[in-house]
Amino acid sequence: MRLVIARCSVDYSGRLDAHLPEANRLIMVKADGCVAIHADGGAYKPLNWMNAPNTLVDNGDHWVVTNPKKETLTITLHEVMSDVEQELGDDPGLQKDGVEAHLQELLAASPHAIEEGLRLVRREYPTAIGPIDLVCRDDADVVVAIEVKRRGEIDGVEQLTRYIERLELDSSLGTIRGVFVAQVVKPQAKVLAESRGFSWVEVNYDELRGMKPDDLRLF
Amino acid sequence: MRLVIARCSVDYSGRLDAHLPEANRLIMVKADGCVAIHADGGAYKPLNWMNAPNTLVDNGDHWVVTNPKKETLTITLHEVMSDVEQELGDDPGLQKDGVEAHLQELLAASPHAIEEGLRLVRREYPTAIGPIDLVCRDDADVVVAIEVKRRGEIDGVEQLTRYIERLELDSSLGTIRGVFVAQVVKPQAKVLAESRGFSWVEVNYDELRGMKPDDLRLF
DNA sequence: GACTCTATCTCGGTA
DNA sequence: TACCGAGGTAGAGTC
Repeated sequence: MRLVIARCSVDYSGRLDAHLPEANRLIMVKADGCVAIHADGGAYKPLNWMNAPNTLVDNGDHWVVTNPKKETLTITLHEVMSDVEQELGDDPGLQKDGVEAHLQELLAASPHAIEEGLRLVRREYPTAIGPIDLVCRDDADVVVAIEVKRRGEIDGVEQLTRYIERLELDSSLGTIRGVFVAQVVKPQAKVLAESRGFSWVEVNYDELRGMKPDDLRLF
Repeated sequence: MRLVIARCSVDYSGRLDAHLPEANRLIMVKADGCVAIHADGGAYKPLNWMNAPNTLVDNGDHWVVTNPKKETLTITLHEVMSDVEQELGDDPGLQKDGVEAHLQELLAASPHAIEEGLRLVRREYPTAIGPIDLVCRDDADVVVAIEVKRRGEIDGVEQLTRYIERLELDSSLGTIRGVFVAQVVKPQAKVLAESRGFSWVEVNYDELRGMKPDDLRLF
């Protein structure tokens, strides 16, 4: 990783055009070639950047970074205050716990946590407008489409609505119920779900994680 | 801005839990207090971060960063290779051209680029659930609600659907047509738009920019 | 403060 | 590769 602190101005031309007037900034060049221009504030997002893969041409007082889509980032260096390079090596990467995928896995293994009597038909059930998180049947054999979210907001209810519209085009499935599942369902999402005729369920991630899968609880 | 290069491990606990095993990384602390942990690759996004406002407690071999929501970022320093501080000062900020707002402006000036015969009624037409990008009338005087996006995806079609539901509550407007406009409309968005009875149009930003406004082309 | 919407979104998965 | 959905989305603007 190369870290240059310099008074510089920057121009980006690509998906849009953007210009940074002259000021003091950090220029970060990573081992994979990606370049980021940071100010001393404004959260973690750089002011300007160019992701790898790209080619950096160093003309001394100005650098030109170009990627395969012909987007360009031009950095004009007016005064370099510092320029250091340090090898960091590979990173083992981030381990995450508690994202939607985990919630979906746990619910697929324990659909009874959503509603007594549910049996899983399929995870990621495919439709023309995207996969449905979970499709189950209840104890009356009615098809139940389930949308899983970490945080239950209005757009999740919209998603469920679209899926059920789609499923209803397939008349062989009969009546279809919709259930909206999240760790927390926001008030607006509850209202919308109910007005669309869906039920909603709040589940606890930590409890789910401690729960035995359904197939171990059948006797 | 403080730049620390160190062998470190990191834990985040908040909206989810995440752990970074021991490795060499850059720790960036900006003047506004935000902290970002960067590996030597992987675009501009840090592996882990904590935005301002927060409090950083430096216990020597480990730092604990806490924000008002009680999320915590714990950085354990195993070996510090470098630790430098540099004042950068305020940044004048980024100037952009070519974002959705510009596309909307151009289309407001040249609605015929969307459809022959369209006349603008209002830009940012207000409704209770947010402003409609463009409201026009066609040559049969039918109201046309238009949602403009740089990239046309499913969310934009949902937005247009909500707006038209709203407009239909106002019976004085008569029938309302919906048009979804973007530089590129994605396949799923086309399917959804059509199934909702909307048309979709792809427009070229550079062509639009070169186009004379409608009021100069009326004769 | 809550809500809405944009983004050079980024990133990962998948066909 | 393109498409699609999740995100600790972040960030800006409005009410």
